[in-house]
Amino acid sequence: MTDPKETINIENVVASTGIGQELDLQSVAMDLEGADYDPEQFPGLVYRTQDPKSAALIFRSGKIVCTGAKSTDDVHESLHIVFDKLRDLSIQVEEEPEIVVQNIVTSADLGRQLNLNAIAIGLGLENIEYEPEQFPGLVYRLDEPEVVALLFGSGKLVITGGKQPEDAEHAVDKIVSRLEELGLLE
Amino acid sequence: RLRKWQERIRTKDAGERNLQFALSEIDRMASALGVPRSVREVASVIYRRALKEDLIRGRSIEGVATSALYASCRKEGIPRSLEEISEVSRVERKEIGRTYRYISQELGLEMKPVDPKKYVPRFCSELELSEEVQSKANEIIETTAEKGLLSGKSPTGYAAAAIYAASLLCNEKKTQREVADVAQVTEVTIRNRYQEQIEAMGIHN
DNA sequence: GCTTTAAAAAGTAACGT
DNA sequence: ACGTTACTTTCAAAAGC
Repeated sequence: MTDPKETINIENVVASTGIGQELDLQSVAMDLEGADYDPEQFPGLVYRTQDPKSAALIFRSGKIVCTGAKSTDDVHESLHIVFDKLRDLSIQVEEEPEIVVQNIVTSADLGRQLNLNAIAIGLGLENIEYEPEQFPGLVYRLDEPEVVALLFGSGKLVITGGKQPEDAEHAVDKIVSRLEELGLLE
Repeated sequence: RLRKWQERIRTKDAGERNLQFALSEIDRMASALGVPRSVREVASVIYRRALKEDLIRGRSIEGVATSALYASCRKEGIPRSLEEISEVSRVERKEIGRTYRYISQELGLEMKPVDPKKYVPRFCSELELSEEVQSKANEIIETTAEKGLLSGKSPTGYAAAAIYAASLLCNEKKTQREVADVAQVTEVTIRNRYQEQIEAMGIHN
């Protein structure tokens, strides 16, 4: 049988950083092609990179949030593209701004169908949220690592809230062993 | 001092008025839904607990009152869907759902997922279907749920499909539209659940 | 609490044809 | 009865209401 850990796939990485300089978003919006800026709707300017594909939110303070990257390397690459674009606009950008990964969204497959009703009882109703009338996934919050897992009847799951790729692996390990000791896997 | 005293009375009165309003709203909605008095009483207890635990801060009184009623119906074994609840509340479905999940977690209500069979008697009686159809629908739900088909599916859609299937098997056919209307789901959902259920039951028809 | 961004999971819903 | 699009849930950061 396939180790569920091998099925883990990073779907989205969110990171924040800052260029250490305040920005006039109105002028950045004018000079930066493809920039979406509507301060009435949201204070951040939206800039999308094509390769790697991502969306950056640029703020007046110079702080930047990048989402949509498929790996931590991609999120760095995307942000460097944004840094260079800003430099092209003669904006001073620190040489190597600190980039902090804030959230990693992962998907995985346990390889077996899950009886979510039994799992809800087994894990303890006070530890989970399962409202199939509102959402098909069972929400399971782990303490270590501190992540949130969404379990589905198909055996597939989503893990979010982690800051390191290893968090997802540890989470999958814990979930698998929890379900195994409850006799709810296979 | 007099000002403080007056303010205390004012807040006490306001709190009293809010509680009275919440309880009258629970009563009004419960009447509209036609649920027994026990359900209103449990809902009132849940609301008072939410009030005591200060869970209403940042939320509307109506939202918490409606969610308390939704939780109460489920606890008493006569669930109403969020769709049905929202029809008698001025709070929208999405808000009722999220408020319910919040108070349920905070108060440790430990709500079990709704058993689709709980919807069978009411839906069948609205459709004027016989006891035989009800039994058959319950059997279909029981059997297919054991085979794992229920995971992640909405209880109303699941019950609706089983009722539709049972009505066919018992020669008391109701159309997907008729069943969909009483269960407040789409025909598409009934079709999808129905196909899975009859396949799992090994029914050819 | 809200606003915006991205992404997966699976179910449900609302369109158009 | 299809197909497409879109909404539900989870997460985090940003600035400001």
